[in-house]
Amino acid sequence: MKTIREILHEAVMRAANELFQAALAPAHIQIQETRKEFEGDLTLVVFPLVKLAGKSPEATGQAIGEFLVREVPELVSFNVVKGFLNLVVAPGYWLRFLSSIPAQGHFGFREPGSRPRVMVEYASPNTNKPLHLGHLRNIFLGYSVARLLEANGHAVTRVQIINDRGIHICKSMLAWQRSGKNETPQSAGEKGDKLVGRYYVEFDKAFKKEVAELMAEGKSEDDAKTQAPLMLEAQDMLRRWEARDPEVYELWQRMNGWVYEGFNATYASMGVDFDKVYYESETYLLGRDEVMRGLERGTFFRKEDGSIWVDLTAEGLDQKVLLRRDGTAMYITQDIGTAILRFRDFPDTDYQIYTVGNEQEYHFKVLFKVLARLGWPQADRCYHLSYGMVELPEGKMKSREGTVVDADDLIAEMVNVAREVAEEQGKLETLSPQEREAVYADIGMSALKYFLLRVDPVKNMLFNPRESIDFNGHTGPFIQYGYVRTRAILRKAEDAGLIAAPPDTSCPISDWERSVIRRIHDFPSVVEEAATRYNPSIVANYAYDLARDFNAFYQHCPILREEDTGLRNVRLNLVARTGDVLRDALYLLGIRVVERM
RNA sequence: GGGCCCGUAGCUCAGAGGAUAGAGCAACUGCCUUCUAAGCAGUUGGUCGCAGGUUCGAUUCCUGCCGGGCUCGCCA
Repeated sequence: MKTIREILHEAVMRAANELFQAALAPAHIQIQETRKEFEGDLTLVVFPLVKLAGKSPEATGQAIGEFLVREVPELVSFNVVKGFLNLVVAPGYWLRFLSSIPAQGHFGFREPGSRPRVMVEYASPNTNKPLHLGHLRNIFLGYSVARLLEANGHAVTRVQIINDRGIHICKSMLAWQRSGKNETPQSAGEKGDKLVGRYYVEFDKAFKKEVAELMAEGKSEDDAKTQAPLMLEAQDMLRRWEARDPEVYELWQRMNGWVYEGFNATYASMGVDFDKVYYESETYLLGRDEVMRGLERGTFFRKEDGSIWVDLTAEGLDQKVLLRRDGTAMYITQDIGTAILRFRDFPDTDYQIYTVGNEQEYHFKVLFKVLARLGWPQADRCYHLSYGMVELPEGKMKSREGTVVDADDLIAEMVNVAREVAEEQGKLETLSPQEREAVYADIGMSALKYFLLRVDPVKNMLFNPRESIDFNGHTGPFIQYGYVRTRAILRKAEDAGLIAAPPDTSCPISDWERSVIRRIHDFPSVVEEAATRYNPSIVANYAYDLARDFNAFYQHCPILREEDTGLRNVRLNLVARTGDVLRDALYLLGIRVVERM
């Protein structure tokens, strides 16, 4: 079924042709929603057409309005206010549209796999730090974008990259060796990622103490940091790791294993997953080989000290190191290797999307240019999906100052609030304790996900612990509540034997029904826009608008109690389709709906 | 200093060339013996950072300032 906008667009072209003998460019035709203080559904802005028409805005609007109402059966009337032509769409059109939505499947989603494969990377954790609030924004964003791309017809590969090698990992290992007394997550009763993270912090404390002592002996800060015995030991451990020293390597595997168990538990509670996990320990050598190949071909150059560089000054960037003077790999080296490994693993990938914070924008500019210099045609189909930081009322999160908001703690807190609110209301008594817990978890997660996804990704955002766990107003639970209402009504309708037949398209409807149907009508274009702009906040805000329109309708229009069978039938259809769209919109945000709350 | 991004109501955020700039929170009013009140209806609250420019029309585009963030490490 054609959308009303498509129908109008076409008709306005014809109108201009017949009335003014003018051919319109798409930019001439501006159709927007009618503001609620005027009568109408859609409004044509006539100013761009005034010159072509050679008439005043009012006369132009009048002429086009008469033409449209005469020629377009979907329109019933029009009015012109200043340069705005307000058009009233026939209720029958909205009802035909409503009945055209299939009860099965996903309205507004494209055929799966009808578009090329896209790889989406999100969650690039280090194994020495537990996941925190910043990771939550990253992961929810990437996961939602992956679902949006699927809904828009793409095949999607979800990947995670784990930074499991480097000096920082050695620090945790070293601290554990020195004071861990063979402690394990089991013996300590602690999640593995938390345990390893604790030793990382411990190293940092001991290291700072050493630095302070050395400085007290008169050394400069820089000297103290490079000469501190703990640092030298950590560096030695990294060298032994690279040489595959069995003792070091085994400990590394063991401790990383603990971390992965911890991460996986967090991912499970977040309701996210991955198709493939990449480890930097498996890609840094490939990256190093690739840099050496570039050196041989003269793409890169070597400085006197032995380090290898790329000169990007011609592209407005700087000279960048790609390999240290001692030949070891750095961050960008392993990123080069990871990218190439992915090109090889998934040769059918059209686009590769890196979900990484905006503090790494420069890094990715460099990375993509280096890949291009190396001759990889996929380089210009790599995209850095950059997002802003999550700030706290006190400012930036700083692990050293203990202001990091831990992901597990936050999730637990959101679920607790959900439990408290629900128990206070006592609406879930018919459910078993297990079912109730599942509802609390889904509601708590919906609050958290919605909070982080409703903001435009490019913007920094504020996380205020007090206000952010509100479950009223513009929140995930509000939208869940709208969905739950649709489910409750449909359950009761079924119990009462009121099976909805297709709506009678001649049934008169009020503004309450009309605004909900109009909103549903917008859903496909919202999905497409959100997918092409990699922006879940568009869907998040849409879902809120739909839930709000539905609540207003719900409050003002009886459904099961409506005695007119035809109207009740229309309303039941409307309830069912609203529920479907709310469910699908939340799905695109990675949010699971609940049936009761 | 160079580069990128952000400045909209007391707070958190929508709006991306069009009409009198919108929500939520906070504050204040009403509405549950009636399909779930995590809701609905309403009141209060704005120099869209500042100054120019383009345009019939600018919060939206351009330029310059001001304020904030990030970045320009042989850290990751």
